[in-house]
Amino acid sequence: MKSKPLTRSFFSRDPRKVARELLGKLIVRRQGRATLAGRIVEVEAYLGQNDLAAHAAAGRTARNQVLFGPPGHAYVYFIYGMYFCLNISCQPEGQPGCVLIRALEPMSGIEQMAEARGLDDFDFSRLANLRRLTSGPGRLCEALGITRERDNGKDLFSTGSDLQVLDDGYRTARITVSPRIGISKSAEMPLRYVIARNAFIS
DNA sequence: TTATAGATTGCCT
DNA sequence: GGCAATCTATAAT
Repeated sequence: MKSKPLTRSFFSRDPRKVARELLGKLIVRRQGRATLAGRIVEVEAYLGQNDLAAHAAAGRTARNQVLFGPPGHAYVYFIYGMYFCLNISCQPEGQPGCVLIRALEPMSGIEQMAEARGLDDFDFSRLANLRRLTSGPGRLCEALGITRERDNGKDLFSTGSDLQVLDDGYRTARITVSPRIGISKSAEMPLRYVIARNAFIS
């Protein structure tokens, strides 16, 4: 099956539904001549006012305005003084919500990803080394060159966007749901979705 | 104006 | 398993 973009209406829904269905889709980054791509294997849903871990919980601010905008836009924020995290906005305009992309299985552009991660001396036929490229929200942003300056607010559906989500027909056999990682508020909510037993989960 | 926690990672013991 | 690195949004003064 030929890869095709998702529709904007795919993202104009409850983040929990979007998160579950994003598993197995491809994140594609166009980087000059190179095309970097990875399959989504781990995501988390972030909701609105009832989700205290969500950036949107305290209402609209300068930082989180993308979450309140139209669906299908990149929300990129800076965390711990050194990493970026990639989210995709969900819900119709005016309603907050997003899905955090937490881990990818590298599909193409391994060399470029390795260079961006500063790991270009490794043997990537070894799974443990391949995992270091995109297994984690900070890692995958570094591998794909995703930054707040370059990508925050970007419309993934604008023509010729250098950041896209494609469906290549892959179907996940089984999905595991669990609490989200690294948060303290609303920590018990089961909003983390992974492809069961996938080797690239963070 | 100052303080602090944070949707992480990598290196140390 | 523990913790430092390093910046900033937001809370507290």
